[in-house]
Amino acid sequence: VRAQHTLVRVGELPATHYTIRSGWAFRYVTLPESRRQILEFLLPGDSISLENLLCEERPAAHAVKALTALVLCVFDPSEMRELVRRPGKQQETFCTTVRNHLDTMDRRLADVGQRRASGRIAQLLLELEGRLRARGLSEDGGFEFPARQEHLADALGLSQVHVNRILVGFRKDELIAFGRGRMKILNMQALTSIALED
Amino acid sequence: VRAQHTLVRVGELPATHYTIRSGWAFRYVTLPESRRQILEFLLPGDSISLENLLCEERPAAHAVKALTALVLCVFDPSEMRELVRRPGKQQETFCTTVRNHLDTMDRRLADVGQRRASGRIAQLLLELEGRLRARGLSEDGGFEFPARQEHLADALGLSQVHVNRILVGFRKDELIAFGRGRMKILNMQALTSIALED
DNA sequence: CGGCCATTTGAAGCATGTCAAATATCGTGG
DNA sequence: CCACGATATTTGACATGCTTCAAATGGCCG
Repeated sequence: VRAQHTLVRVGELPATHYTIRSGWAFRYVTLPESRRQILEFLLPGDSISLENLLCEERPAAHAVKALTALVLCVFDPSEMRELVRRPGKQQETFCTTVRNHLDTMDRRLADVGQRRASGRIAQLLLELEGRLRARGLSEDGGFEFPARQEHLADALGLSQVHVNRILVGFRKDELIAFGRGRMKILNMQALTSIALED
Repeated sequence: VRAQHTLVRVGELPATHYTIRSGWAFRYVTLPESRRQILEFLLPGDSISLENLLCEERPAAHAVKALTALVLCVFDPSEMRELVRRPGKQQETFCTTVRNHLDTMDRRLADVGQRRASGRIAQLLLELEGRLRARGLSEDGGFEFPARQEHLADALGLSQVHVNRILVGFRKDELIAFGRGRMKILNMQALTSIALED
């Protein structure tokens, strides 16, 4: 599918189950005043709407939109649901994935609730780098980065302008380099310590 | 168990599975600088550490502490896990509960990320009232409220002082009444509109 | 080359945080 | 039942991190 395409809408019943083969997407909700919270970035290897495997016929509480052009793997949701209902390796994997997701969401809430802007941004960059590295998509701290600063802002509960100031600050301090759709972490250690302290 | 007792510690392997019969507890994580994020208030009828049913032998990423004295129901986690592994009514219920939890955590993240203080507080009060009412623990908008302002602050990513100012403001506007371990919502409609707009 | 969109920078305002002290409430022992 | 100390709430003054608005710069594509 093409960039900007909406894959899931709020209130919609799920018809298909996807996995991302290439490209980035994001899961989000919109609030009054057209504010938007990005709940999660979806990277190659991630499932879109895992939660639909948990219960059938339940409308989505969030939306999912393609950030870039995507190549997807398509699955039949009722078949998948079957697989996950019965004991076995697939079920184990599924449960572990859901558990990971729960832990991740907890961490995210703690970040947004407790850390200052620089800590949140550092944390998010490190998380993305880690997830991409695990899939062979980051080399030496550098990776494709199709998200705009606006997306980081919406994910972290900050304004785009402020995200920019912090990113420029990181760049001046030679913690990261970015531009032209790429991001590179230059000083992982320093960035980690910012992510932890703030 | 007594108030303030810690039921689950970070990194600990789960030995038991509990449900709350009476009292309040809360799930939280601590960050450097001794900041604390409360992830969730646990009320009568809630399970403590549902996620342990998902996968075995996985250390907790969060802690759980009793806010008041608690009466608990104790279950054998491996038996429960069995129940949840096989298709059936129990599994359905479990999956629905997990799904609810996922949706709730998404909503929480959106609240903390996007709403201002008054909106977050209104939202939390309404959520708690709704959950308590569903269990017959709220009458006419009034209910036992053992949480201190400090707990609200830690749940919402605000300072205790600021939470107090907003609460006092709500009281002046006759939206709520509180004190002596009780809370009462006087003007549900106005509070809802604050919760939505901000 | 020109237009569009994203990034960058500046200036000013405001929501929220921090520090500190006063007041109210609660639990406990005399 | 009262008095006391400890803990929670309330209030004030001030500091600051972040937002908002606005405009300039830069990159990309037709």
